Amino acid sequence: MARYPGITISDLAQRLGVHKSTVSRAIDPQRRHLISADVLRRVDAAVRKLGYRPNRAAAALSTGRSRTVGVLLPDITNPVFPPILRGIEDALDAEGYFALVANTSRHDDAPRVAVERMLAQRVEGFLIASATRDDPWLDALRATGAVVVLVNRTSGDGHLPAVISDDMLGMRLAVDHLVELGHRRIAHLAGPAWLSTGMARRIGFEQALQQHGLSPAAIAECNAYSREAGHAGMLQLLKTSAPQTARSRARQRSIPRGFSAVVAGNDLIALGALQALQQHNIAVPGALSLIGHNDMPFIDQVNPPLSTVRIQHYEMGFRAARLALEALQGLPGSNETTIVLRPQLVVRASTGPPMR
Amino acid sequence: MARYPGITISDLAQRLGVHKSTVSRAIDPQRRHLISADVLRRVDAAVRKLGYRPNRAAAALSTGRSRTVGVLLPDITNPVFPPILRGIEDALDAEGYFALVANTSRHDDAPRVAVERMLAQRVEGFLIASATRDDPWLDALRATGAVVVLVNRTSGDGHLPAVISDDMLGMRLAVDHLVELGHRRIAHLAGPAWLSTGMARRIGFEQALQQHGLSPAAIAECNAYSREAGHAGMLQLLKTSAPQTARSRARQRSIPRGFSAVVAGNDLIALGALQALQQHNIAVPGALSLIGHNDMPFIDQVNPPLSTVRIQHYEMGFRAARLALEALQGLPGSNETTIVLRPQLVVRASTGPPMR
DNA sequence: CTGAAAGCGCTTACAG
DNA sequence: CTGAAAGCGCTTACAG
Repeated sequence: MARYPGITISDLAQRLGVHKSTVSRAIDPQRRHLISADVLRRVDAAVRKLGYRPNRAAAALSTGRSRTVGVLLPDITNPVFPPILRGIEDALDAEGYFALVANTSRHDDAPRVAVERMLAQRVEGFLIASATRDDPWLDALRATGAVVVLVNRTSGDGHLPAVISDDMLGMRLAVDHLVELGHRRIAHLAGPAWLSTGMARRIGFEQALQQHGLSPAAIAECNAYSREAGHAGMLQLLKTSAPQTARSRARQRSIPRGFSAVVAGNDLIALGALQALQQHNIAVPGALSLIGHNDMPFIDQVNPPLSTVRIQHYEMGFRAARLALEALQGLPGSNETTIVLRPQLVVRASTGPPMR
Repeated sequence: MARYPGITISDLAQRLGVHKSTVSRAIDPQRRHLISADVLRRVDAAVRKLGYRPNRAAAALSTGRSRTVGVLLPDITNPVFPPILRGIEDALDAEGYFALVANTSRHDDAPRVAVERMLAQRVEGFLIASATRDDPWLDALRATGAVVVLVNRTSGDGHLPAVISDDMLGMRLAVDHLVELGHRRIAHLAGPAWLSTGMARRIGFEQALQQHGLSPAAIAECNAYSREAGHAGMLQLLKTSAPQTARSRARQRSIPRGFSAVVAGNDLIALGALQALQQHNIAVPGALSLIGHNDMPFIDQVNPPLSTVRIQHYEMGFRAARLALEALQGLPGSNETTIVLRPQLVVRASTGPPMR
């Protein structure tokens, strides 16, 4: 019934007149040394000649190790995730592992369903890029004994191993940059508060301002990391901070009064904000400076090229996968580690000195 | 030794005082109807109570079906692929399948190695988005009896099932648009000739021009679908088509003489071309019109928003996965099908009438 | 260094 | 409708 009927370890054994357990040993790099040079040679030759291909499904059953890891991410179509996934896959690949990936933004239940199916496939661990703060099922998952490592986003309590970017620092870099340019009234387009990044960046934003003796000019929370949400958020920011008289409201079209710069929770939000600003004929950075977060691919070529905070997407994925792999090998401590990566300011053309 | 020790079909059987084969049947939707309502009820209850989770690895061994499919793509970091992969995963997910994905652009041998490993994992089929024209191993793979479906790119001979965009039509749409705007001297930044898309679009470009009684003003072949290659290609185009005298060469900086519009093999190439053009102070579309291909995410927000040809990325992935699934179910004809999807012209701001 | 046996957790003819 | 048995292709103590 096997799809690739192929030849088995028993076929080899029979052909060589040895026992299949001997073949099994000869084939496993770990136990190869137990076998005589002569047998080794003959097995190798036969393997090559017959095109033997080990059946991992069978090995998985007997060892309990599937050499697969489950990866949960909201949506691979969001440009933040491809480089993360690439990092994950490169790390896994080096150890002979495969990723089983699921997009979980389909519906609320998607993560649970995906985990269920992955467990049935007997993945050895989970890499989760879609954590929300206080996800009860995350702890439940951990409780099953599964190895789980969070990427990019942490859960609220933070007692799961994770690899993230230093979001507070990221915001500090953005705010320092704007303050240095002369801005004093700075607004924030925050990411969703139920995501650790949304929360951490918002707090980071406030703290960074505080260090300069400033407080937020305005904050609007976007309900997603998306252009649409960024667009809506920017509109809201413009409305609430608009002066009251019709006359000054007219002026506001080109010169927003409440703030001279805005820090976006991420680049997608910034992109949406940019669209709103263009529709309102508010020049960036002439009338308003805008800075994003993430340095997503090709964001350097939008109009205007976006200043942003670069996070180490690929590294994040790679390190997270390494961490999971280490935990699977029982490396002590790998289950209690959180790795925080340094982001970096990238100044392009969307930030400039405020109008005086 | 099993990682998730979990409970097995035998545990359930013992607990309920029935044979494990009965439990096996009760659990399988396909064979459920063979079982008495009473036993069904008791099995269901026990399953729920004990949190039974079927072991796919075991099922895979006995049925030969792993419920996984291998996906080969050059690099998930190239923005064309996430929507394709998303389509694939959605289709697979609906049938309870997972994708094992490999990025094959690492080195020349990567595809072969990936296929080897996937075969060891006993994937049931392959979805290949990284085909090159005349890939000998593709046929070899097919010869093993594996189900293989090509996505986006075909192999040269074209006797493998595939889901692609109508590349000839895509080029026709682009050329017709430019001609309609008044362009007569149109150049092409071709994709690599060893990729079916590069070849088909180049031919499509030439044929479309021919239908208007025109011939190519210039063609430069890029050695990859990347910004870098597009940048280099554009430079080459500018150089070869530059007039000979120093004086006219100076003019050429703002008004290229050999052509008034260029059709890029894809958006990444167009993006690179745009950078080269900006460096040379050649206004788009003022001095030169530029149109891309693919309508990749966020290309609408570059400077200037790129006119392009939209291909159905997601659909392509989805249909390809469906095709593979159908072939796995032995649906006749699914192995000899090529699905060609219609692209669509998207006019934005990078194309305009030629200078007179 | 090698063999024989048991087992991993399912599925599937074959009987009844 | 249910049971008993064999088997999928490996791995791994246990002997020798």
